[in-house]
Amino acid sequence: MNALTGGKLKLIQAALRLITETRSLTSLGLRELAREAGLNPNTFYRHFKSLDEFGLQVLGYIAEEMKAGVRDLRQMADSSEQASRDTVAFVYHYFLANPAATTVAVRELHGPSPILRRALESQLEASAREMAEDIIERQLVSAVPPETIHEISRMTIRYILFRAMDYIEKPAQRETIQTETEHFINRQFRGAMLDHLSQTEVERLALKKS
Amino acid sequence: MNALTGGKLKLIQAALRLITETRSLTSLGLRELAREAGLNPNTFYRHFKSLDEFGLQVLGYIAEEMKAGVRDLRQMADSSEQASRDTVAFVYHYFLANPAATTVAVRELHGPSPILRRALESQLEASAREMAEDIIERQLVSAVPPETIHEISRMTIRYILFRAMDYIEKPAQRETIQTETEHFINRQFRGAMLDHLSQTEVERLALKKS
DNA sequence: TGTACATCAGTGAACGCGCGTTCACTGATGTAC
DNA sequence: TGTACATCAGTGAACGCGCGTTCACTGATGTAC
Repeated sequence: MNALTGGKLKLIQAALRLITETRSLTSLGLRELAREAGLNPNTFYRHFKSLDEFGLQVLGYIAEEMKAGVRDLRQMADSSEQASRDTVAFVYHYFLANPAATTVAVRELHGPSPILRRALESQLEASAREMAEDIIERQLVSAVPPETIHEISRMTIRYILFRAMDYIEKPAQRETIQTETEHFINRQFRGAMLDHLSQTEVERLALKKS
Repeated sequence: MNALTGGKLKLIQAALRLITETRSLTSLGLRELAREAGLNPNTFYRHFKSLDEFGLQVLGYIAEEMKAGVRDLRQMADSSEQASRDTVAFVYHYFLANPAATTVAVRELHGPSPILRRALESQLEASAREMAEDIIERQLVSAVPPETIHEISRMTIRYILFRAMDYIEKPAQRETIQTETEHFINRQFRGAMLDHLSQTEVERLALKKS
């Protein structure tokens, strides 16, 4: 699947290794990468024209990794009924298994390089679209219009990505993060079901049933 | 209010100037700062022991700026009835007026320096607590338990901070961002009002009223 | 099947440059008596 | 009010170091005929 030859792959993997420990993609140096990869600094130029191009390739590499993850997720989701709970658990486990990729994504999404930012944004957008279409197809929240489902999906993807950082770094909080994420998603969709009601109408409903 | 003397202030302001244009706090160099501030590189050591300490001081400077903003916000909110809409507009305008501070906050919250990360986290936590207590005091959503209000406030603060970056950078999207933020907040609270209901009960409500 | 040539990953030495840091010094402001 | 001393922001020169980049070279693999 990854048609990457020796040295190139070595450099990309070196980057992922270095990033996990308090670094960001943009801050990595050419010599540093070569050192970590066990190669001559020069070899870098055999594979990449510049550090910017390198960054994009790393992102591409991560994107492929993530796509595989999403594919697995789809398979699993089909065989399950209580979609949201299981999906959340699965996604966080996936991020936990790919800490470097997760860190890169979070850091560079608002990082200093506009090129990397754009690239990541469009990838998140794609994931959100996939999520939304999946929800629509399976009619999980039929009372909410498609455009709103897309909007909520976008929010959710971002929310999960950022929480994933804490999930990785703070094992003690993992359960809490999972629960809060479920709350987040449920409340968004439930709230959206009531979009057409006025504030007072909603309050009446809430009180009547409590 | 800011008891900062000449050179020190100059260096901090130089940092804010440099950061806005595709840089992050952690990536700034000592000589670069001195150059931008119009000072000898050496002068840096008269005010800061290290670049790490400098970063913390910049954060402190920003924190003071933000506190003043929150104070203004409180004053305004008291004189207004339709809290959420006006508050959102005000907050984004505030971020727009302080782009450098906003950028620093967003970049370093998930950035490479653990020290800065902790500092920012606890400041966001404080803001969220303030927001939650304000909502509770003014009984804006009395049907939702306090702990849930705190949880939603934390989510909202983070959501707004990240969207603020887009708000600053993409003028064409400002209206959309404001609207989506209002949706976000309303849906969270409305959804939370239905926390105690089952999925089927909620669906029944939504259909009945549509 | 053998020969000639091109391509390509990788090497090692050398370059100029900007970096963080140290040193000894200046000149202004504050403080003690 | 004047004098002596301490404190403090700021300067300029110099250091060693790691950086990105360039050059000429090697040796293995692929390709043409």
